[in-house]
Amino acid sequence: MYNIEETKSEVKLIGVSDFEIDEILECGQCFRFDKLDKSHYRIVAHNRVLEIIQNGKDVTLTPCNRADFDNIWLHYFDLNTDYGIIKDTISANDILMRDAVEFAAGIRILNQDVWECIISFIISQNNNIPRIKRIIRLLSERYGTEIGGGVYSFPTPEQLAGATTEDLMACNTGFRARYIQSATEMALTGALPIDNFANMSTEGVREALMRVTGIGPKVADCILLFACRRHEVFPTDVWVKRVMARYYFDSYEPNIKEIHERAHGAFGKLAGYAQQYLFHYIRTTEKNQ
DNA sequence: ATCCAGGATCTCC
DNA sequence: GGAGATCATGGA
Repeated sequence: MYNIEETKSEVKLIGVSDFEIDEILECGQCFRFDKLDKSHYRIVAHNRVLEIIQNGKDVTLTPCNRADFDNIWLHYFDLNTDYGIIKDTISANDILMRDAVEFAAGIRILNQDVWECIISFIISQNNNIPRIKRIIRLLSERYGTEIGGGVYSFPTPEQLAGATTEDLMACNTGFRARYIQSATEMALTGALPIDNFANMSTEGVREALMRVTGIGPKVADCILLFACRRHEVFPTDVWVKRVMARYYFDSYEPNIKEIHERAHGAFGKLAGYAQQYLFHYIRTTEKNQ
């Protein structure tokens, strides 16, 4: 466990383990961050701007007071979870997972805002990460609230409600504009009961999410994993499909159902963590070929 | 230039 | 109900 040091405007975590800020942010689970320097990022999340600087096992959060750390960032970075045990469990008797976990041993699954995650992963479909980041920043600048230094919070459903299809297209959302409108309308009418997700079963939340036009099984699973703490779900995109087919299915193409059965058989309640190590491993090692 | 991007929907049969 | 085309946009 780490120690905490507080100053007027900073919180320092001394001796953090299983934590590499570059890997946490660049592994494809979130989109509102900017790299300022080596292991030095600016994050926008939960209506706050945070700079985070990592030096070995020491991590500085600024500006940050103890209350914000305890109430927000502790949970955002999932610091109460022991990733050493998770990595040992999922990589036992599994050569591929051992490689994936070793490749990026500092990944953590963030606990992101549900609404922002819904819109972000609607935007993510058939898109690339630099463009996803730009679209989300544009939406925030045009419809969010300034929270300091020219940085804008992610817009609430109420703030997005006034945006027409043309307005959203002007933020480069493309064919996803009407999907964003669908989610916004359902959030405002209560058809998408975000505030009640915590009391609902994983299947119940998935079904509710998939009633939104533009949310299918993969986007729903990303929201469940990255914002609803449902760490057993296994979002399966083209990369995960590829790596699972190659290593766990000998010479034939499995369908999504077979992949999920295999993942839950091998990783159980930890399937979501396994998915993130696998996704980052295959995508980064293969894309640069 | 053509393909591809953390997919989902629509349109056929 | 399942395969195939289509969807905006820009980076590679």
